Amino acid sequence: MTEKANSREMIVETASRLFFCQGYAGTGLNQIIKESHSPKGSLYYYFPDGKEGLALECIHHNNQIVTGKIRESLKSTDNCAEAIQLFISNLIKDTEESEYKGFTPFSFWLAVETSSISEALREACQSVFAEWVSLFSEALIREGMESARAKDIGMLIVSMLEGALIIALTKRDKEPLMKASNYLYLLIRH
Amino acid sequence: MTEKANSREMIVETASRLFFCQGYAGTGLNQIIKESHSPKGSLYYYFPDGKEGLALECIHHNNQIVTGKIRESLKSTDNCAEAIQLFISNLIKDTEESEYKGFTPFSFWLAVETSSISEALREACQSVFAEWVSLFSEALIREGMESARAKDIGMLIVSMLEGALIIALTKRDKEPLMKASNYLYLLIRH
DNA sequence: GTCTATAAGAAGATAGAC
DNA sequence: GTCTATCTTCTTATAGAC
Repeated sequence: MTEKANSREMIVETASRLFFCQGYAGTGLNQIIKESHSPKGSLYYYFPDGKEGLALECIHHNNQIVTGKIRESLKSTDNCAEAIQLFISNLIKDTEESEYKGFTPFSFWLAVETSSISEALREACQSVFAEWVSLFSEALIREGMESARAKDIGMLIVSMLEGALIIALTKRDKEPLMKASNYLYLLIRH
Repeated sequence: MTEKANSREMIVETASRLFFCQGYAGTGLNQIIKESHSPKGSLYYYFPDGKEGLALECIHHNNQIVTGKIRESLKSTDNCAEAIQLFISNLIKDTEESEYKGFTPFSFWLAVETSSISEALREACQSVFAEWVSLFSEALIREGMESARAKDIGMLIVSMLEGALIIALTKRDKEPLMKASNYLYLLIRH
């Protein structure tokens, strides 16, 4: 796993970092092959569909990371409100460690950007949001919340965090995420 | 006003639409001059700093529109909760009319994108968010809400709407904005 | 002030050697 | 499978005619 698929894996990891920091249009293939120390031939060998195919894989790769983090937080305690606070506190840690450069996996403004470029990318991003909402909603249902309300709150959690993250990255300040954490805690407990 | 500054005005309006739909990196100056029917010479005559200077003006221009809409909603009634519902219902109307293409002036994911490109653009975007938060907070304070809580809720309103808009544009569905509207109404009333 | 032609470089993509 | 050289197109920006 560390030796075999080195080239392909390096390309996906480097491309993911760059796409989620600089955006799809703002990231060139030349920069990806340069920073991943891979030749352009390899990129087109592994991703015959070029930039769009690579971006699809990066969106999927990023989603694996985020859903992993959400599941981990939800598993750590029976109390959903506390689990979500834990998730946000890890999100804040990631954001600070990236020095507010945008490579917090949950930061997904790329979804709107790519929606204006490619229908395939738009659909992939749509599924990602839907999965995040589901993970939160289902945890709330397991905790006994009524189904329709749980779905609403799942959507609110993702909306609130996505928006707070955008402002936090722009301000380079965790404050919007802290406030979102407090509000969501009260919303879920009541 | 309709004849004199035709060229400059057309450039700013066209560029704003394209920047906020396709992003900063995703919009070329060639596309702007083509769609605004202005020659490239005029663009560099009015904006000697090129793309960055033009984008700064577009951010400012867009902010004038958004703050105008926020103020208008807040003036229409003494009840803040109702005013915000009205603002969101207009936001939904704008979003639907743009066919979810992203040119809803409040959609501001460009803030994160440009933050990784230019410090000047990042600071401009930061001020825009701060002004939106202030407008809501100050209205809540005028209505009698305690100052610290009003500031928190102002930030929550902008975070929630920004995030809900991102998901709505990706899904091409107003549902996230509707849910945000309902919950913000309850949040502000209580 | 308005407009065109063009420079200089980077973009995505491809062909073909090894 | 890996790598390089190259094609076409598009980018930002400038020079200079009118």
